[in-house]
Amino acid sequence: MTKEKIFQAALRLFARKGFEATSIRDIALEAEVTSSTLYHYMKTKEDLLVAIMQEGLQTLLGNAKEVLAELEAPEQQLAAFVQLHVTSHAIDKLTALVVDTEFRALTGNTRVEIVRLRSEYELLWQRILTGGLEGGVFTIENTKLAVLALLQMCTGVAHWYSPDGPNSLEEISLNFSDMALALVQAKRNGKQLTVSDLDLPEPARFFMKPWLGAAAHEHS
Amino acid sequence: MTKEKIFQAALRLFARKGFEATSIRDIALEAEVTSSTLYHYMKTKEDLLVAIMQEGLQTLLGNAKEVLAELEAPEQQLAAFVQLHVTSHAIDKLTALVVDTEFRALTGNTRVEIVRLRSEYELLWQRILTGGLEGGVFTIENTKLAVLALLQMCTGVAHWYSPDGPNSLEEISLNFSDMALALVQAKRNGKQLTVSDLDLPEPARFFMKPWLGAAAHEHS
DNA sequence: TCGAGTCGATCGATCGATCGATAGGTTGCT
DNA sequence: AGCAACCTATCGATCGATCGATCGACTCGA
Repeated sequence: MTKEKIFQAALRLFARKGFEATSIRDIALEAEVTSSTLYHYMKTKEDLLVAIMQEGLQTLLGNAKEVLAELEAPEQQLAAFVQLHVTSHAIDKLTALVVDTEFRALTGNTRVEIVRLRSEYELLWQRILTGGLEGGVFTIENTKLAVLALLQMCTGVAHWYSPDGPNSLEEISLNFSDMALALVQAKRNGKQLTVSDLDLPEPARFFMKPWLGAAAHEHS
Repeated sequence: MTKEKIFQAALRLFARKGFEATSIRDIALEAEVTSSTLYHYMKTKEDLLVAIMQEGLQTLLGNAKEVLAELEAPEQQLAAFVQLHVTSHAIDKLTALVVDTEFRALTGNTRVEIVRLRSEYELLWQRILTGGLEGGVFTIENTKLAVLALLQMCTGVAHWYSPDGPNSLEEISLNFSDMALALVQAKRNGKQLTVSDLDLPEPARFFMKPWLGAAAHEHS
């Protein structure tokens, strides 16, 4: 379908060159249509960006909420959140990059809407850390700063992950979970917890719904 | 001086709107000169970007090397690196943002040069972690992944830090050092180390050389 | 008098967006 | 069945605006 082709083309180009550096004609060429045809499916170039970002954030948020519904222990929730975030950002690298780097290009109400989605997601992390802190499982001086640190560290995966790299996604995902548990000093009986102590349902990204760019990943 | 005014204007606009979204005329307007005058001081728009990125990375790299020359213990080096990186990225937020987000806009040889600087900096972190691992002070499964995680987590500060925020730069810097030490599970006599155990020379950012945007920070 | 600094005017290229035209498919009326 | 009306998808041509960059001319202190 033409519409999907246009969205995928825009996604690739926005991720590779950035929103501002990508012209309408670039997208049209990549999607194999004329630039006029684009305007049959969208109103403005920014609409394409908004659609990509909303799709990405809403999927992530939805999956995150499912994780919270399935797991109760804060250390389990944290590990699963890290795995979800890391896995999403690796599998759907393109969407993740656009969401994380092209926020600037948004204007008006959509900007507000995207901020709202991101804040809602951050709040879930905040609650996990607060839960672990109150339960005495985590040791954190400042939950707000810890959330920012954890999110940033997991988000970064989208910038360097490659399926051809030295580490498999499985390894990276587990490794990042362990680093996150270490960062918040997750302990049980005075002993540092690792992800293998948590017997998470196999594997945590079981929860992941299909995801805009995931399809592109399979087909490429 | 006009040249400095132009660079500061470009820095502000690149950081706020991004390189591609910033026009020559935008910079000229912000610097209070005509667009023709810009070309008396530079050859292309990209030259401005390159100058900003080189200045930023070289300063950071220079300061990092001084830290390594002054401190020997890996746990001290790590804490000082985190403080240096966090403090730089907070004080000179604009340069840090440009360095971290506008790499895409570079072309040709300059791109290679910037990659080289960044790799050199990453290598210093890598060596610190390897040192701490061999000394039995750190517990890390994968140093490469840990470096990426730590760097990303510290770099993120530039995206949200504000001098008017709830946490002082001092607090943030110390807090991030502690989180980094926790992430690598830095221990002495089986006890988790915090930055206050390390008696670092007061304060670690003493090592910081003046820095392009730092001047702008003072004057604003 | 000469070079550094600045300007207004302007270049060709490209930008995001719109236009009217057209081909093909579907619907609805007779 | 036949035909008119409408709809969707696409196109080439083109709009005014803006892009990065260049040019020659002017100013003014050394």
